Amino acid sequence: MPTAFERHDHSACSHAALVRADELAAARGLRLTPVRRRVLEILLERHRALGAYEVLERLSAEGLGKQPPVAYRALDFLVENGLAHRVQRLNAFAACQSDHSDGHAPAFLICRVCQNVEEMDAATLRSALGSQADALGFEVERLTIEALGRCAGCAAEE
Amino acid sequence: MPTAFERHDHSACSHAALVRADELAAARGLRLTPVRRRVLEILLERHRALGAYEVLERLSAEGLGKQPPVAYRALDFLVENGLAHRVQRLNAFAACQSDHSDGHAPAFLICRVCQNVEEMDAATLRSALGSQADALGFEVERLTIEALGRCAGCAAEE
DNA sequence: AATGGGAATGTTACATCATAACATGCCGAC
DNA sequence: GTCGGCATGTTATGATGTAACATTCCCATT
Repeated sequence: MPTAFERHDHSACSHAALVRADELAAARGLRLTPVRRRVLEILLERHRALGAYEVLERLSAEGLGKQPPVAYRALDFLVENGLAHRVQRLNAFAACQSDHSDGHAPAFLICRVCQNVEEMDAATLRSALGSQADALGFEVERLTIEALGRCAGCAAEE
Repeated sequence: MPTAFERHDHSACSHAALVRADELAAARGLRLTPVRRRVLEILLERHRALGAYEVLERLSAEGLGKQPPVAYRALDFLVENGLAHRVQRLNAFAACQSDHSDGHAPAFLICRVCQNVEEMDAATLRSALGSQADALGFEVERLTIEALGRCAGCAAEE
């Protein structure tokens, strides 16, 4: 799979993610309603993270809802079900682009130039941090790992 | 040094951090003005992270400023100079409690019960993530690692 | 087909977090 | 003593996020 930073056939990413979403919904009996599905599609259009209000603008333009809770509820649904992630550093949301079947614990690479966000597997990091925390008696429930920097393409251009 | 989660003589933490701050200011010619120093003291009172507006309330009560920019400016100053950290997950700020002399890259352990925040060394994690990112051509500039969970003390009580 | 219950959505109103922009004051270098 | 740079004061607004309650939709049961 190409990274978010490379030129690639993005419709393939997007399509694959939607298929996974439909499968997940079927498997777990989730209701992937029109608003929720549309929000996922919007997030999938690019590898950028979108703010809730950016998503809302899009929804609003399409007559799917005008108030913040509409966007936040759909986004929360997607995040809870692993179909999207919240990027803390940006107060924004990105579609999940990994093809995990189980729960996964990604680290995010955020390019400060092109703003694309890449998901990287962080299983190793997670377990390393977990044991370090263990030693202090701390039980990790949720882990956020976000790197801000510059991707190869943007570095080449500068 | 005790962790943030243990009972300890906190005045020692606080005092040590202030001494380090004064030394740093002297060494780098920084201006640790009354507002800035007071904000640092306020953050140092506990191991909790404080929101900018919580800090502002305190400042305001002491006649040191009533408007948000006062708090944000002081906090930004402290963060830029490594005397405090921003905790993304909480939109809040915590005094730096490590005795680093150089720049350091901490990971944060945030107890969702008592809300204390502990700084853990993340040099190893950072370099592991760095090489994983390198392989993708990504150059990491800033890294955020935050674990939300439960500390030993709070786990024992529940 | 009626109906009742749970989930999703619509809507209002507000809470919380953050910054732009410009005015004023402080202080040391010259 | 005045000029320049930094810190602070102040106004106003922008950006992000949520509580609370009304309404609608859908489907399982009757």
